[in-house]
Amino acid sequence: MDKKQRVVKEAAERRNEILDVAEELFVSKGYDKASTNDILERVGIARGTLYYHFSSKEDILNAIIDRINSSLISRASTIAADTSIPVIDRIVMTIAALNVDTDIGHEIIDQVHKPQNALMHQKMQHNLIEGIVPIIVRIVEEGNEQGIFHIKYPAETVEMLILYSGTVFDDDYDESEERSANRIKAFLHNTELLLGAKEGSVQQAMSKLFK
Amino acid sequence: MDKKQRVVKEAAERRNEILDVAEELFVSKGYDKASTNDILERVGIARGTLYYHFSSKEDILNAIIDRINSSLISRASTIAADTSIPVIDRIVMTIAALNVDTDIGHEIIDQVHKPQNALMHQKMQHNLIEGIVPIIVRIVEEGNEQGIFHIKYPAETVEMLILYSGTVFDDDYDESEERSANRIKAFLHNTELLLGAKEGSVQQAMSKLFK
DNA sequence: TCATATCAACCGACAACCTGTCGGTTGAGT
DNA sequence: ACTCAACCGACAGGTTGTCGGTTGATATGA
Repeated sequence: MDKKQRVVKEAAERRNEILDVAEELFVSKGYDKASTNDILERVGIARGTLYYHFSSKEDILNAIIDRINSSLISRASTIAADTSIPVIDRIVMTIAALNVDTDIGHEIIDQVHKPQNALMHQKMQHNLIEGIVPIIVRIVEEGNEQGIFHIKYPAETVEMLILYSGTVFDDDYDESEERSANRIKAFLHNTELLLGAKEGSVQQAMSKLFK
Repeated sequence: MDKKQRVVKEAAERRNEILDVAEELFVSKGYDKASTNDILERVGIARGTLYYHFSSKEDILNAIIDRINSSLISRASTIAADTSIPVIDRIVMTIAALNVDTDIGHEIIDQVHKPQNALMHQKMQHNLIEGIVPIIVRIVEEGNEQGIFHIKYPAETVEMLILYSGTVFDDDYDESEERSANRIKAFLHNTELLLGAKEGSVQQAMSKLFK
């Protein structure tokens, strides 16, 4: 009785509906385990409709990643552009924006780091690094000019930091509270070393922001 | 005429046959695209036989990764244990053993870094880091005692280095020759910073080994 | 030495999924 | 009354994992 009620919507709206549901499912069950049938059922559309809007399951995954990443990058850009914030603080804030819980999507990122969705994780990371590194490099070079950093290979170094920051803020499985805190301390310390910043300067910015 | 010749082998032998073929296929076609039927056909066994030896396709993947990783770790351990080699050289050699072409398996590692086999890549990396970090940490602490390193958070720092070394030696897609060389220079420079080693000392060890 | 029992290794049909295709339908806007 | 974007669902062809049954090397024992 409650079946086959055909509902027509604008393409953009339907696309987003599908992405919302798919994101939920990919994240909770993993990309492989979540079937297109699951998606169809939850959205309440037929097989043909799904493939009218997307060319393949992987196409859906890519669209989801684009969506999340452009949201992250746009947030990061906003922070990075605010030259009223001191350089060190700005870097900390920008990196934090990528990793720490935020209004939307923090659950997503948490979940994505699980072993199941390796493909999603890798694609996000690659895509994200490409977008974020240039933004942070610009801040770092600003710091170089101001004489508070002394860094020889900005792009490579930033890449290294971003890459590791992803690992640091994964409070994945096991891992004691103490161990996790240690990783953060080590990360901040090493960031100072790599940027050639004054000892304690990054730690200070960090604790100023999260007290 | 050349069909259904039933051949019986010892379990261990059959297992390895399957792993050899599966490794070949997973690497060349990617884990998802390579079907169990492909494996059956090439090994020349029936479906039931495959599932007699392995409980699932993913089980096969895990077995392959174990095989590769324990080979890598054993090679690394051998180098790490040779205290006649100076500390810096030993670290460079150990890390090189994980990344640079070696007798067996260099093609595998190259291929594994492709977008297709994300699962395999992630599993290998996680598994490998867990095994290799303690080995290198021990060398680093030796360096600390000898006063040639000054490092506060050995485990975390080594983890960071290993993680990035994987990226550096991926001569993945595009990427100019010059850019790639730059990444290596940056990596060596940053390694010195993080370990608190004398400037140029790591570079020197590197060029000594690969001249 | 020859029958017989056992069991590790093997077989292949089959169930229950999966993704992507395609010809056809619907109805809102012109 | 026409057009076409959005939608439908049956279907082809592929996938993984299961299961009852077979085979033959080796052990047993008469």
